[in-house]
Amino acid sequence: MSLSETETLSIRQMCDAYQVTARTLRFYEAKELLSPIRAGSRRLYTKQDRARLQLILRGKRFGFSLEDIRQLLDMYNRNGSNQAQLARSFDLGQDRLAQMKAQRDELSIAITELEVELQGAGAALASLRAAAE
Amino acid sequence: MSLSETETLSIRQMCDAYQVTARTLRFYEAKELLSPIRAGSRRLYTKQDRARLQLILRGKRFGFSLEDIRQLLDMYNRNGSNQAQLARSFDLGQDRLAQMKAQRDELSIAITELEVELQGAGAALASLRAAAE
DNA sequence: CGTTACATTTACGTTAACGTCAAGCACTCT
DNA sequence: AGAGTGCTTGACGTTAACGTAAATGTAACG
Repeated sequence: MSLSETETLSIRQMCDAYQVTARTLRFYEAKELLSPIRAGSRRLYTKQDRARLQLILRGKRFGFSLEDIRQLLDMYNRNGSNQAQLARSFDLGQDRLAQMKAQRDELSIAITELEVELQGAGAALASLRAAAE
Repeated sequence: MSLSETETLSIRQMCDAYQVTARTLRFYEAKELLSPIRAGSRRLYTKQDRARLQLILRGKRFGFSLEDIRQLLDMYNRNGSNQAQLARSFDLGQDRLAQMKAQRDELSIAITELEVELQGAGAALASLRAAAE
């Protein structure tokens, strides 16, 4: 049961489809990350809105702030964005990528250190327990 | 000009040495992450305090919350000579380690995805620039 | 002794990304 | 008509990790 090209979703359907709350969707709209159409007063999310939301959620997984994401969306949306804007977004991505790599490397080091630490603690525990017999 | 074993630092010296504000150091103390000795009312940071601060800052770089760090510090400080305490710290460390590995893996995935994305954007930029001649 | 330069505690302010009511339309079913 | 459900817009609450300001203390300098 996949979503058709033309089908539009209610806010609740969006919540179910993307595991976000209605508050979140309205919040993103207030922040101008989304702009669903209206049927009377109700929001209707088109295919484009769904694509944007997916990009937003992916951006969040990358650790971008919503403000960063708003700017990055211009990168995906290369319609109507001038070259300077696009270049800036590209740089933003490069910076973030470098940060992520650095963080990953530090994390790897920390993992190793913690493993060593735990090895020691584990051995200490084992000998304590052995002595307790 | 390195710091000797016995030398103790004022709060201002700590700020300069570790690039943190005095507010931060007092905040960490309030959160029981640090406990400098006093000379009258003034704080004096010993070598141990400096070691703890380094661990705190490293933890932060890894993206841990101060509360997480407080618990991790107890593990590095395996002074809790009683077995139950030690075992609890050990388990805590194991959990943390698992979290860190999961985080590292997610980060690796995100890095790859972002790299792909940037490759596309970079190519788009290049062709825009080529067309601009 | 006064001033300058830091130090202290206390307490309210800030930002991000939502959560959590509250009050009120608009339908639909009965 | 009444009840129920879902949606709407406010608007205040929350958490983390400090920032910032006010009022006060204290040590050294000249």
